Amino acid sequence: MTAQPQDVRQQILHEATRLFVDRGYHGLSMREIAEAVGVSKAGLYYHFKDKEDLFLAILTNNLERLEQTIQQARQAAAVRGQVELFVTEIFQWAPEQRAIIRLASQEMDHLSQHSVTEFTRLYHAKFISQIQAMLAAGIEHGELRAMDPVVATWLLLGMMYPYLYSSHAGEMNTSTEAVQLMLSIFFDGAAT
Amino acid sequence: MTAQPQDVRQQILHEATRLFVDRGYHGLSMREIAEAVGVSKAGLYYHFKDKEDLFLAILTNNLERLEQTIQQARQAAAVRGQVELFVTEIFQWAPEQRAIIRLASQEMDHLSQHSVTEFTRLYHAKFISQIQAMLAAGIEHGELRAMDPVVATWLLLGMMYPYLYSSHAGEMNTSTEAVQLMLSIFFDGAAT
DNA sequence: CCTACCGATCGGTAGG
DNA sequence: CCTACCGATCGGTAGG
Repeated sequence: MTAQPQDVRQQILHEATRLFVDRGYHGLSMREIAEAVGVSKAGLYYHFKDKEDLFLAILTNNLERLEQTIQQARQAAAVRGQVELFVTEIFQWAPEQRAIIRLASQEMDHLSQHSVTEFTRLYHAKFISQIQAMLAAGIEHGELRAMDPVVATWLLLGMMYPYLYSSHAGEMNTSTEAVQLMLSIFFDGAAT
Repeated sequence: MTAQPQDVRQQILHEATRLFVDRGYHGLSMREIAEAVGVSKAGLYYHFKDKEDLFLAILTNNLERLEQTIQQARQAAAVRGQVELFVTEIFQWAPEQRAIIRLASQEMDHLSQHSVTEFTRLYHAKFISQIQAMLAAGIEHGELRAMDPVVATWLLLGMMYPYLYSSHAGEMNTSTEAVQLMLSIFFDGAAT
């Protein structure tokens, strides 16, 4: 049985995701990706124009999954239910999938000017502005206090950040308790 | 007037800090640091054993400043005042100084096993466990609800994370309003 | 601290 | 002409 082209491309994306998450953009060579997949380095360049193209394909794949997750979450009635659905779903992703969310913002500066501009635009349209809209609607409906939805979005996403390191996956629990504490602090606060 | 050795070492630390923050550990070469400082590449190796030694010197410098900031903040009476002092002070640091806090956790995996173990130990002793103790005391005194202080610490630090990117410094305000919203969400919640 | 280099490895590409 | 690669090597640069 011969391996089909799509299998190889998917296999490259799968292995490279894991490796980029662990080592960062510049910490990983095309050579190492090729060895991990079991193809030649030239084989990678058949499927992807260059290293940046491969990296962006990983980010874009993740961004589309992220968008779908937000769309599903927004079907909940109240904003608290929407955020809870969103966070719960993200925390159920495999650690290396979750970590791509961090990787995107973390390694953005290491790409070419054009890629940064283009991806940042997509990233805001499909992800950041969706969260902002969720929170803004909550403010408008009186479910949340009057506040800057842009700042509130960064604070909410920031709370998820420590859980977006796959190397921390062992020492931190992303169990229901951690998610619930995050939600109860964001909505109700830590004070008595 | 000849440049003194200590000036050069300080100049290297200053320039390298800015460059590491912008480009990450593997995104920056010793050659580039040397050019930015105006010394030869070999000159860097006079002051620092290797690239990792230079990088760790930057992190360690920052860690000591961070410890002092926490010590000062803990002089406030209530835990809310302590956290407010701490966050306010950090947000007054120069963007590239603030960003080292992120750099430490972000690039930790790219160092040698021994360095990671040693620095992680220091990082927890001087920083993470201090914040944990602050929050644990707040829980014990009834100022904060009963909760896991370890998770609470990561959530608090996470809220600061989006403001630890020096490249975001332009698009985000670290003004009093942002700090106040962060504190009011952490202590009182975003809900009405 | 410099000039002059090294073994190896980098991202990327040639012809077949 | 196509696809899915390979072995070998390019010009430059990495840390030391």
